[in-house]
Amino acid sequence: MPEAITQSIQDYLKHIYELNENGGSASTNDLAARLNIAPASVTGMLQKLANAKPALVIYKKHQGVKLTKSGEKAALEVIRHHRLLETFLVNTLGYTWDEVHCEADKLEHVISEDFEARMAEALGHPTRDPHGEPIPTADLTMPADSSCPLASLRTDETATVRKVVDDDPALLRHLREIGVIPDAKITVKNYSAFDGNLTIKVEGQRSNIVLGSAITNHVYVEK
Amino acid sequence: MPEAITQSIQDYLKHIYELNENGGSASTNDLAARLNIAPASVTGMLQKLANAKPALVIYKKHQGVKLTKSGEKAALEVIRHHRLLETFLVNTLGYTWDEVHCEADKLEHVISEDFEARMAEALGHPTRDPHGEPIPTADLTMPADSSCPLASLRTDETATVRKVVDDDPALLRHLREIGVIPDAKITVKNYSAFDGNLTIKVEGQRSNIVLGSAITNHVYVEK
DNA sequence: AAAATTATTTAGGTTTGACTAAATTACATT
DNA sequence: AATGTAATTTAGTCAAACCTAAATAATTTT
Repeated sequence: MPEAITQSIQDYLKHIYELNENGGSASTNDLAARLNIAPASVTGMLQKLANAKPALVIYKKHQGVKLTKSGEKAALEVIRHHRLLETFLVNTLGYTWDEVHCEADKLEHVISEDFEARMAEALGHPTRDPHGEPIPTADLTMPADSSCPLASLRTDETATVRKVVDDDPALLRHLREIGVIPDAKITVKNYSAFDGNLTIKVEGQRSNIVLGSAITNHVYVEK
Repeated sequence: MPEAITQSIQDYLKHIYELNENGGSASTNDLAARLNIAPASVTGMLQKLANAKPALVIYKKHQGVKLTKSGEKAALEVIRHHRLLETFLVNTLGYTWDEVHCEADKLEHVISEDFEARMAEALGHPTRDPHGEPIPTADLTMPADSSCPLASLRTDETATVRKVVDDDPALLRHLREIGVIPDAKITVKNYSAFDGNLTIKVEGQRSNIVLGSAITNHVYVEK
């Protein structure tokens, strides 16, 4: 029988998925940092996941891990839960986009498939969460997302904000204040080669804004 | 520092509270049965809860347990979560009253105080859950409930259904079908001393209904 | 290529909350 | 009062998922 996918395992799989997205395989250390767990503990868990009845990851010593098909499905399930929950909390209980992350992180492991389906229905089957992240479909496919970091734009380029990839509530509140939220239209007024700062104009906002790369690397746009 | 109140502990406290309600102290065996845990395991946990920094229960060998003030507060917190969640699931996601129990049992341990407050607000601070059970107030007081078992009524008595104390989905669906739900007005048409059956008329329903004591002991009414 | 640094793994240990089997206590009956 | 039964507790295990410290492997620097 397939072994139980515990809450911890769900967390591992979710983070492995995200690390796999940008680049190749997830390293023990990266995972440990993200999960706030000692590297040694991660090694132990990865060995377990690799030896599970339907293997959830492919793991070779010192070379990091990648998800198997089974592992990816399980990861997408958790991510779908998380993103639907964030959307639900904002739409139904008046949360703001900077407040939803922690709550969704706990609920994602606990809700039933029925709950998931009812949320999706009630929300009209949304395709993006409040941060603009794509929501995996009910059959566990991750929608394509062709956005690129705002940091990669140059003077005079115009784009639409797609998503903000950061959970820091303070940053999210700040971005909301200056109007940098999904679907906002922006134009790059200036690029500074020295510090990577971008000066942008957000459609509908009065003044220009200067953003450092710490921010522009976490805001994704589509030209 | 006060010790962490884990999910298991929350479950113990909740069930001790419920066993304390009808009568005195909860026995090891009753608890074991309710929690689906071996009696020996319950003994171990009770010793732990009794020795916790702020003791959560008062426990004497072979004499069952009762909650301390701290334990009761913790129990009411969980019960408030549970009942608000049931109400929320019915009102917001279209669950029926027979479908909410399992989901609420998982969510109750996981939601934040913020989530609790937002639910209460969104629902207009309800005082009873979909089964008619009173919802502990935000300051953790259990509202008085003077209802008595339907089984205690006799011929010609009239009453209003207050609550149904049973989680069996099949029974709940049946009761809903015959109109025995909170606030329904009923009249006892006949009482059979032999089997304890009650024949009742539900206001607004066509025909009389005969209910055995397995049911009438779980339906509470107010005269 | 050797040495130094960093990343990863091994080994052994802890905590939580369950379990079973055996022992004990309490209760009920004769 | 003695015995049998039921309830409870003790004692010893187990699994999951974490930890620290020490060992090893990989990578980078000199």
